[in-house]
Amino acid sequence: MATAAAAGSKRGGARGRKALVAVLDNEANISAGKAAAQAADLSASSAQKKAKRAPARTKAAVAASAVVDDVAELQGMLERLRLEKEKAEEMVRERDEVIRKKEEEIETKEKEQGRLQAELRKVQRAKEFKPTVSLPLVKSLLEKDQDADDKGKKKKGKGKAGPERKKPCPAYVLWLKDQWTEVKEENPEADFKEVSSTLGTKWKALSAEEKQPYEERYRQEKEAYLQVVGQEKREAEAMKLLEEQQMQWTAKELLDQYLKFRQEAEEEGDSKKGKRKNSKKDKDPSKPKQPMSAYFVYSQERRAALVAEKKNVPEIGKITGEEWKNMTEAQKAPYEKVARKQKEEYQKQMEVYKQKKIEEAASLEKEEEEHKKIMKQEALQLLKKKEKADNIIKKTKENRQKKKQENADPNRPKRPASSFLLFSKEARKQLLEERPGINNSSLNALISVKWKELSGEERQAWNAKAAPAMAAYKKEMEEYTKAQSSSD
DNA sequence: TCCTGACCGCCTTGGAATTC
DNA sequence: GAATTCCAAGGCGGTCAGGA
Repeated sequence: MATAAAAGSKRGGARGRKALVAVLDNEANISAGKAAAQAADLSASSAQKKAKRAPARTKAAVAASAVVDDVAELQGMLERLRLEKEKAEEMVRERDEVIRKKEEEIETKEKEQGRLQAELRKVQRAKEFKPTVSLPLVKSLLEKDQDADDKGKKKKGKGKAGPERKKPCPAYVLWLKDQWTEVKEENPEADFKEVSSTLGTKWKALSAEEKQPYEERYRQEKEAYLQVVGQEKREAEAMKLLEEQQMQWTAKELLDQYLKFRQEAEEEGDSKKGKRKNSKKDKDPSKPKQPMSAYFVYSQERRAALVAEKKNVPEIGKITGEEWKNMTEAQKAPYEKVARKQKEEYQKQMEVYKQKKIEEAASLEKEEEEHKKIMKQEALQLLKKKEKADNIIKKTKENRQKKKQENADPNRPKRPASSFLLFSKEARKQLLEERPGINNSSLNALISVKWKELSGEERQAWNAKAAPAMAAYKKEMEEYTKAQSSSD
């Protein structure tokens, strides 16, 4: 009885409580009934006994005495019953309290479960974050170029700069090429070492005038080469600049997307809504569908009849699977023929599809190439702008420096450290002890954070520390200005 | 609370596609 | 090349979210 009441849910608990009260009331009533019956029995027997004990007394006196005794006994009985009832009521109250506590416990647990489920949904959603931001085009192009260069290096060995970039041949090599065949024709038996040695001696013996055309050719080749390399270097620099710009944009976009995603996930988690969209892989709609197997052809044919027999999908699957297993090769043959035909058709369609894909890829590559050219152009323009801006900044700095040097006066009072600088000095010392090896920019950032975290009173204290020096500086400056104006 | 729409599971075999 | 995974068909019923 008590177990059933405690184990129930809210409704169950209430039902249990009612049942418990009813049972206890019933028990109390039974006890009261029993007591009354016992009282009646007792009163009857005692009257009989008393009648036997007092034969000398008058009948009236005996009766009166018996009634008094009965009343006293009944009162005692009633008192006991009252106490029992109170006890029973107390038990009911205790049970009620236990039930109430259990109900509260269940409610708390349900709330906690709900909260955990919402958390779980949020975490699951966070796993699904798929940014749509693609790698900056410039970067991907640079990486492709890098790959191509690496492949080129692998194929052609170390030191080769690339397929189209050939280092200029020195004058001697140019001359050597001219002379090699000649020497070889003169000495067909001579091996590589011998020919080289002969030509080396000959080269040393050549006059400056004889070497001059080769030197000139080398100079021209070298110039052209340096021009190409310089242009490539410049383009690379420009592309890097553009890449940095694009990377910044991408990072920002990515952050925006992630924040938006997080917000949506939080909202969904809170409102118990989880999207299941896009769970399937993105399929190419133009891709031909896979052909049906022989079994599928059969299954499809059988379906109509089985559906008419009111069979559901899983049942149909089981039945057709079983039937297929028991069929002979001859029985399967027509379905296999259909499947073969479908497969052939599929293969034909796939051929067309694959060809289409190849063409698309080629077209994409062409497009990419054009885009690359545009990018290069844009990058160069960007580089020009940057150089212009850098030049302006450089000149401004130089001018300022020049002016400063011109105006520099050793007698001018030096501005004292501000409250922040005083704080910074101390904080720096402390932070360096706490985090040895920390870089300066991080350190400065930390100092700034610490400064901002200071309370009004703390900041006041630092201001007070800086104040005397600042007052002195102001005074000195006033005097200095006066002196300056009088000298002018 | 009801309605609607989207999505998924059910179940099978065998071949294609992909991964290791 | 072996192992694994995915996909093809059918339609009903269940679940869930969002809106009225």
